[in-house]
Amino acid sequence: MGRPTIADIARRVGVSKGAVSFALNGRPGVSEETRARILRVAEEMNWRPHSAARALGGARAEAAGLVIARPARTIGVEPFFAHLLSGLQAGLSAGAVALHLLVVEDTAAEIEIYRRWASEGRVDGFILVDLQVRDPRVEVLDGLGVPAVVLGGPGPHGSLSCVWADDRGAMLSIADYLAALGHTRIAHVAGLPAFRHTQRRIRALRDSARRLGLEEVVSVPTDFSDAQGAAATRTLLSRGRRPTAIIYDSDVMAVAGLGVAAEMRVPVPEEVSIVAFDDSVLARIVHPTLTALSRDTFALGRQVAQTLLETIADPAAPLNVKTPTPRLTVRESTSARS
Amino acid sequence: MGRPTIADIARRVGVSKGAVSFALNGRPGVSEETRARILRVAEEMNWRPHSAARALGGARAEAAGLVIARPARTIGVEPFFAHLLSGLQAGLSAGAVALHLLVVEDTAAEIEIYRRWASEGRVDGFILVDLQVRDPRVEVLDGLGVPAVVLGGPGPHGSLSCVWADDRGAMLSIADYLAALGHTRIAHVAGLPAFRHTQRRIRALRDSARRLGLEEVVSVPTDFSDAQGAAATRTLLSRGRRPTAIIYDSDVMAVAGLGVAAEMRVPVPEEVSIVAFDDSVLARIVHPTLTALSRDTFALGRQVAQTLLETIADPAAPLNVKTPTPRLTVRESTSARS
DNA sequence: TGCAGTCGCTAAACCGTTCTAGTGCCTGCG
DNA sequence: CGCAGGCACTAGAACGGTTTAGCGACTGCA
Repeated sequence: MGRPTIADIARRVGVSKGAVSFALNGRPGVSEETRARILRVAEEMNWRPHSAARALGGARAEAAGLVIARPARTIGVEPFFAHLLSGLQAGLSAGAVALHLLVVEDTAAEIEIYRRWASEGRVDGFILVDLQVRDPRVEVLDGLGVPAVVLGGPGPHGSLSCVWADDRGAMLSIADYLAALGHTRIAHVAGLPAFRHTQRRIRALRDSARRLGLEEVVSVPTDFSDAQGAAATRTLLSRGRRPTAIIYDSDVMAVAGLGVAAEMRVPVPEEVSIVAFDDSVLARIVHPTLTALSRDTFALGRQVAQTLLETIADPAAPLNVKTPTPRLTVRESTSARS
Repeated sequence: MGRPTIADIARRVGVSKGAVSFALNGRPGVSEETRARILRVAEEMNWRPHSAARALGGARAEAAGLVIARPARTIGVEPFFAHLLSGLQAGLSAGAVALHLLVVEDTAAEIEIYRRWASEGRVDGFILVDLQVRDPRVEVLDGLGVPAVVLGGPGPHGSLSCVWADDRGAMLSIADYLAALGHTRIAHVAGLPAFRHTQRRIRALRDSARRLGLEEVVSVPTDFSDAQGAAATRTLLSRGRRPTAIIYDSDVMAVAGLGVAAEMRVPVPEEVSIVAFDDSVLARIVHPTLTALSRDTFALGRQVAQTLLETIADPAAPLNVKTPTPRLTVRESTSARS
């Protein structure tokens, strides 16, 4: 005989399937004595619920869906993403919810997967990352009526919950700090311009320039890769009046930039200060160590997971959670302008 | 009305549920004309299969299970793991199979999840990583009779498939290279001694010492963290007769070691050569760039995924796949002994 | 005593699909 | 003509749970 079913238990205890179901799910309808007997037999037969059978009846899938439209290869490169994943795991584990993960080619495929998983009852909710300017996915998920959490800027995003960090405030604090050190020519090696947070950071820096009376600020878009980060740095440092400080939108790019500075014999931080918009082991293990914006990406992931669990529990009330504004961790790569 | 079911389609077309099922699954039993009619209506009603209902009938879950027993926080730190995950995704995507991922506290919890997911029909197979010396998980999965692929050393592992890299050969090649450069005192900052691959590497280095007549080799176990990598390096470089070359079991530790060398004013590679047992962006973006063993972890993950898909397709024939022995990519952190 | 309400349980429907055992019709062959 | 066999399809039973309607026995209250 294969795995035991509730029918087997029912037969053995001498009650009906219904009674067994009630007993195992801790709901009223059976006496405490019978319940105990059923539980003992279930334990004895090593019974476990069959998730598919449960799902058929409309129960939870006990899984959250995460679909990412990026080349699979880049995921490993980006510490941000790996940390986020860790945090998500930590948060979901608390509710014994698994993560159903799939990497696809493009947004169209991503949307198709949303439709499929939602209609198949494979997941209880979705996590949406890499929010773009005018993102079609928000509308689709909204229409699907499935719980979802958007990781991105301040809402509203239809009826979806969202978790966001104050990118703008963070960028302003970096600008303040650099200005206080006497820097007036600040460059910004930004990420993908299609992403909303990239736009917010660029705008915040531009606003700071006006507010602080900086001589020059410039944002260079990249694709977040170390290669483009290095290339952008090379261009910036080759200028006649080179910037005295560079802000990188990721730690990988910052480290790549550090490498370029060394290669071009531009001492850090004496000639150019470097700030990373993201902190990880990377920033701590290079020399000089990097001044970085310590977003706790792990905590962010955990928060997203938690928000999703809450949204699943009460889909009628979407949440809007702002995470603590990240703080600048000053290390060796920044100094007063000489 | 909720989502359309095959019963709805059947009613609309005027045939039985069985006929619809045959038509949608491309199997004989309906005329081409009827099949076309059914497909058209299904398309029109935007029908999608309900995975739970399918699974109930014993069909595939179209998902692979990966359970990891590590603190969730460490996963983001280890580029190896992130790359592996990318590769797995790439391989599984080819079969439109999702990855069901869960991070747990310890091996006991991990085994519990194997039992649960297997009996719930939640996944079609498992991927087993971090193989340990006398690993209890192999026996459990074997007993469960569920398809699984072990990522680890050469088998046999019961009736499970396995994919493995030639760690021994790789370590031998590193030793050969360093010996050819004139190094005779070689240190090895190893990983967790409980892992099989750690043991294999330690043994291979010791064997090399005998074979090549090296003066001294020493392996220092760590937990793979940058902190312990740095600490081990500090100890090694503080010795009276310090090693002239250090091999690190991961790139994170190698970079941490590089930092320690800089901090202690031990020039790399002039005074000490550094080799990382793993290659990633990290090795390329630090200064000096790191000589590293280029395991293509992404390809490894893809291979594991592919092997799992094959094992699921034919569970009776476990596979034993050896991946190409990794090659040493020589960069700036190694030189002839001065 | 009569009636309503609760308790503890049973029987059966239901979820959406797959699979099996027919059933009627047509065809080909001896 | 009689019959085997294939085709196209139907009816209905699984699959393993959840859920609902209902039923008899008991209790409480008027």
